[in-house]
Amino acid sequence: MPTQTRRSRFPRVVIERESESESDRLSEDGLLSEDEDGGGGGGGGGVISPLEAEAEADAEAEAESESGSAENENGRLGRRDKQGWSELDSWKKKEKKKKAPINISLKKVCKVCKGTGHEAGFKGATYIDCPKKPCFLCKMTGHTTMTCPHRVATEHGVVPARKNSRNSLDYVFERQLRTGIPTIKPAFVIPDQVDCAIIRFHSRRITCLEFHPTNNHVLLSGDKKGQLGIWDYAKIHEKTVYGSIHSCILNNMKFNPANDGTVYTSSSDGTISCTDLETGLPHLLMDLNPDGWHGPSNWRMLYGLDVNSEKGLVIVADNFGYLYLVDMRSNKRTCEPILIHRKGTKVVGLHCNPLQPELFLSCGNDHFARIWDVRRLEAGVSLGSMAHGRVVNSAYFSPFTGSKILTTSQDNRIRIWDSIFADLDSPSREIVHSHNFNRHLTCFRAEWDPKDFSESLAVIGRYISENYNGVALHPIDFIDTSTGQLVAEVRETNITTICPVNKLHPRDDIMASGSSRSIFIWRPKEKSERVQGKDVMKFKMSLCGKDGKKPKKKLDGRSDEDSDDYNSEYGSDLMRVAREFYFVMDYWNLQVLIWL
DNA sequence: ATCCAATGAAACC
DNA sequence: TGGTTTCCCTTGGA
Repeated sequence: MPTQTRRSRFPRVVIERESESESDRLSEDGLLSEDEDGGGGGGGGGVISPLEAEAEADAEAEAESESGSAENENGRLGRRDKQGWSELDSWKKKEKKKKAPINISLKKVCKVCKGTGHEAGFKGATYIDCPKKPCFLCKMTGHTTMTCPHRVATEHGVVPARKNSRNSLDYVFERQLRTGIPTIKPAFVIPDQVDCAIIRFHSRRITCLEFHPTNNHVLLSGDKKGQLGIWDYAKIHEKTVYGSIHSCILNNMKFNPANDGTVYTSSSDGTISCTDLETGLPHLLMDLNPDGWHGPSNWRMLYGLDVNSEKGLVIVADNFGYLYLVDMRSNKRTCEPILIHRKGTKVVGLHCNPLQPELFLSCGNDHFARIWDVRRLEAGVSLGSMAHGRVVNSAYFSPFTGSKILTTSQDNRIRIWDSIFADLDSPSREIVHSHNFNRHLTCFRAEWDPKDFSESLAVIGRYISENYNGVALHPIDFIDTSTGQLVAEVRETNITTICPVNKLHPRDDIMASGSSRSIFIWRPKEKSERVQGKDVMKFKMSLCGKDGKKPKKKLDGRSDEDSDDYNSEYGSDLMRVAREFYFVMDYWNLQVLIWL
């Protein structure tokens, strides 16, 4: 069996190619073999336009004369009819074959360090590190990811506290506040199987996800374009995208605790909006750039956002280190902006303490996470300061007691402070985990499981890939933060892209993942409503007809009448996949649903 | 197949 | 402090 590369699967779901013409699609990659091509017909035969062909031919000719083996191309290119094209094609193929050996004779050059004698990159589905660079996982020198001590089979490294950071206050706290918390951890329920998904729901990558606080099946998603998606994943095809709320990246969102029909969003366009989910109409709370664009040094963007329901405050922070408080009722700022991180640096995350909402956490690009009291805000005077090796992507209080802190930093470490009252100088634990920064990905954020009373389970996507039976996949990791152990790595053969955004449902055993422009809903295997059998992973897809036409290829075990039903029901194409696995393509909306 | 661009932090001067 | 360059397992589209 040939090795699977990371891209060998999804591109065959041609639906995604929005601007492509049918002829391009059909001719690509042998998707249709000769015997299936009966209905193609007419002018659809040509793939490249004469103009392109000419340019290509010229380029070829040039290459030819350089390599000194040119032979009367004029005769071949003089004609512009079909036969000419096919001749040209076969001629090109021959040339390709001829040229191939030249490349093989080239010296091995590492694309990472440009050195010779070794090569970095994918060998099949396994990535080979450049030995001259620090380990891609733990950032230490002297070894590569392959031999990193933090990557022992399915476990990640954990660095225990450098010293015992617990003091007497800590124990008092344990006695008084944590009495109701079970000491024995429940068995974690891991949502590990894809239940349904929307492929290419958004037009840009997903930046954040949020479950509706009362409606169990509704998921909100924000993207890099500033759009807000609403999806009822129980009624799979009930979905909306609101496009006119923000003009660029929607960084964070939070439901209005006083009215769960509205949601607050912060964006890099410098505004906070309160959007009605029914109408999609945004209400502008704050605009930091009322005078428009005056260069990047003046343009203010809003990142961190949270809501203090007790005080009726929306707290947001910008890319210059400032915090803003907005009253939810009057929609007015309650005070002047306060500098809470190093001036000129981005504050990416804010989180209010679940028990004492006047306390909140901030984190940002100055490599710090800090605790603040909203009643006593003063620039530079925080209640606690937690240093990190790199930018801090997120900092969250634990969901029930709010006494633990979980942070994700770009130094590839997750840090846990077991008590906010203890010494914050060093974390209780550091867990080495691959969640590297990459400008093209949404930043990874480790998040608590909101249902875990023991406050130990956290979820975070993994950057680095692993070779799973010849396919490079990036699992979503479930980590027991009390031990640093990897509890589960969740993956699906057909999701070959990184899943930086993951949200666990506040009540159900469900996880939502945002990967690139798509959203996936996971459930535990035994609870999954639509899936039975183990071989779903090995499903095979086959292309069907479009625009109401009968499928070109007969569908497995399904009659043509059935497929017509599907076509009329969804007004769309159908892709039949083995067992109960279907792709439904919607050419009108250029969106696809998968359900199991 | 192969190339390109989008675009963010940090190192370097 | 500020402009410039580099980066290191991306993704999707041309």
